[in-house]
Amino acid sequence: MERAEAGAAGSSLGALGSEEPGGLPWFHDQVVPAGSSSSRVIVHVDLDCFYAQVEMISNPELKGKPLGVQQKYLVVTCNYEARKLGVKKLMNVRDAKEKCPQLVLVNGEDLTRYREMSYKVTELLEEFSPIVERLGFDENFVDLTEMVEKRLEQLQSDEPSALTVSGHVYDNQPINLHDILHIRLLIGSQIAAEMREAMYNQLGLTGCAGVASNKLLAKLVSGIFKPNQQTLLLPESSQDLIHSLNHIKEMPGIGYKTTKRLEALGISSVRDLQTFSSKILEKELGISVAQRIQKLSFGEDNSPVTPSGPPQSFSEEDSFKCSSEVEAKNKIEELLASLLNRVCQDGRKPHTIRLIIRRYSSEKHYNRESRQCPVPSHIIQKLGIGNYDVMAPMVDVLMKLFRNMVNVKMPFHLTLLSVCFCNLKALNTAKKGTIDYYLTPSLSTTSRSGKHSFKMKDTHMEDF
DNA sequence: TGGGGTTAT
DNA sequence: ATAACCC
Repeated sequence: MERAEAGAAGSSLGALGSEEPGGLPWFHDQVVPAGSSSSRVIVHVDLDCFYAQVEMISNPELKGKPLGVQQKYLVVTCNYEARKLGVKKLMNVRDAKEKCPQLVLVNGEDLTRYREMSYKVTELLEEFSPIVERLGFDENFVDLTEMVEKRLEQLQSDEPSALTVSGHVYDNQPINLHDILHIRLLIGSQIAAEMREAMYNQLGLTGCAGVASNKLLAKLVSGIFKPNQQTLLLPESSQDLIHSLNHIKEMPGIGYKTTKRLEALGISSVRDLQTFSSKILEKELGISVAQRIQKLSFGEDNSPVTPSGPPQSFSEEDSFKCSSEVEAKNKIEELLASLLNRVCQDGRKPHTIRLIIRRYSSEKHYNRESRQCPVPSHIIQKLGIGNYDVMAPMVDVLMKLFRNMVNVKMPFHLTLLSVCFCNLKALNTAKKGTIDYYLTPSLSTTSRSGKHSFKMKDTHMEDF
């Protein structure tokens, strides 16, 4: 679909700067094809080795030295000095020290400062356009389509320097100033440069950006020139970009499991996936996944940039060995104390609490179990300021969830505990008799009778 | 592999 | 509640 649009839109009109009687630039009468949710301008912003950058801002003496950020026995990320010396992301601390004895390590298990800086970046980007989607702590997508349109309308045709691309163009492809899609992406590259400037001037952070017509392509192209540079993808190069991937596992949206299933079907390259029978793929993976990933293989991605807004959940986890109920309780108290501070600062109230464990087992790649229940309403009320009154009852609730998952009368061995607050709701101003009251599931009686049946799957602590 | 996040089923 | 995806 997007390929068709690209082909249909490339028109050749008069020379740049030729004006119509009204004095408007030539492209002012160019319209995006009818019925179009089409031809967007998307930027993907990707901070350089984010945790390491935050650490170097916290302690400037670290600048210029090879720096790694450590969580448990892993170097989860490192600055470019360290990368030059052979340190890789998620490298074992021993291997990293062996490769690079001068490596300076800082502990990065407490994500507080990273999280705070991450939201500062998102908020800065939201000043450009409110349509910002977070991906992890260090990446954001922004839909620039509207902003680009506004700049095009205000563009005067006698501004010769106004139409200069900022940063790299993928494959060095020439820009056609008579192609409205090229012009729009070019304006997007200028906005991307302004974003990166603002991030550096206001927050001291560097990063990459990719500008393209959808999220997939913007993300792929942002990584082409790597630290602190940006790249624009023209529609004519999209096939080259996706075929530059060496394996389908490099395609965002195709994860570990899907890669294994595709490999079992003999699919390993992007072209394998493009040319594979759609019918068979749908039968193997289900229609939803099959259609989505096969479109991805053509560089097509119609998923919108979905504004992230405030977080949907808060969680704190720690990997450690745990084989007794007392150890578990101590860790749960620790995790909960941090969470209560965070939830207090957020202002909203969590209506659901969840406990997650990982059991020791020689392998089994992903094994986590969880139990959740509603936060008792008397505790919700107290959340916000008198925070330590809520500690004890919350720990009680969590320990009941714990014993529901783990038979404490039998030996057990856990390797992780995590506590999560979710189902966050704005302060409850709903009053009895108002519309709000009946639309608030926790208040309205109908919510307990089946319409919100998912709630019935929660473990109700009152039942114990 | 850590310490987080999201959406879909 | 789990499974998949992302960093």
